[in-house]
Amino acid sequence: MKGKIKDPKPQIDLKAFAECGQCTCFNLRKASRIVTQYFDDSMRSIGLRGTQFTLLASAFAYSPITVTHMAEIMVTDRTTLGRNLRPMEKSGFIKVELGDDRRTRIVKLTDAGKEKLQEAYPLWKKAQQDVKMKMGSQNWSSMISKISNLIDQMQGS
Amino acid sequence: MKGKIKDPKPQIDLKAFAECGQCTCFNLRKASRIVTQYFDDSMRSIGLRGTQFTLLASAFAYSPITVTHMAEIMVTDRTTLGRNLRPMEKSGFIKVELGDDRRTRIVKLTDAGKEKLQEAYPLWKKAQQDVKMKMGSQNWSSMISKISNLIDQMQGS
DNA sequence: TCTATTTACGAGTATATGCACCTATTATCT
DNA sequence: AGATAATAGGTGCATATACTCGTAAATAGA
Repeated sequence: MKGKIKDPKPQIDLKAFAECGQCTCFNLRKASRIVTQYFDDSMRSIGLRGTQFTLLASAFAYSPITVTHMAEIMVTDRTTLGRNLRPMEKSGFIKVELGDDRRTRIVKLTDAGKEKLQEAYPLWKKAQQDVKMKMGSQNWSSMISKISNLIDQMQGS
Repeated sequence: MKGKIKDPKPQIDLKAFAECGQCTCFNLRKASRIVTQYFDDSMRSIGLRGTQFTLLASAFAYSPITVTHMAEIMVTDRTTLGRNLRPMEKSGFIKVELGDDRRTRIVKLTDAGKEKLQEAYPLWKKAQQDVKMKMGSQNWSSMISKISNLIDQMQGS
């Protein structure tokens, strides 16, 4: 009984999806997935993920720092960062200690963490260069610059 | 006993982190997070997430389609897509049926799903325009084009 | 046709992500 | 000082993501 008069079928224009294929969220997530996989693959031999490398690198840069402050810098939810640190703590790469302000938890990169970061660095470097190469250096620079701008603008709102 | 001669402390150059701050993976994920939150916020009033809007829009575009084929198009892991479809099935927006080839599962957008998509569309559209506006149309177009190029290059490897 | 291989999928496990709600601690106000 | 507000974190819940391993069905090869 298709095509009945009373049938209130949605009238979605086919053109709508062409538009949705340009969705900023969808495309960023898609790119994130494929690039994350590439970085994960690059570091799998030493048991680190791309996100975990970032965690160690950030801890190296900012340590000692509170969880909330680090989360702000990384543009992550506080609770997400707290949980993401857990595997790194279990591996002994990061310590999370009570701060003087006893509400806070202080993130510190351990010596083992520094060594792991050093071990990972050349693998990260290669992956980073590979991606840059695949895109072309100009395109890559332009993309990164636009993405940074996007992040700034979204935070500014 | 710091500074012992035998101490093989990692010699990480401080410049290394400045480099890591440009990590393609980190920056893409950071942008994904913040943009995803914006799209999620935009659709929270109707109980959809940005990712779920994408799911419905893709199902609308490609339905009927097998899970694996849809995953390929969306550049997602097959098992991820299968699981992500579950909440949409529970909500009645999508049906997953047995295919003629009985190994396959066929994804179909239901009438309720079409209605939901139609309801979500203006909210999506606004979020999309907001982001475009924040970045500036030129910058946005350039970024999307670079990201598409990145995805193509990463898949081509 | 019977076997070996390929294909499509699901379940288990682990991490990544963020919201709502709760607790503990500090800072502020009267 | 005591009451109130603000701040830092944690837990529960739900979704997002992908790898490994296992099963069922279709296909290719002998």
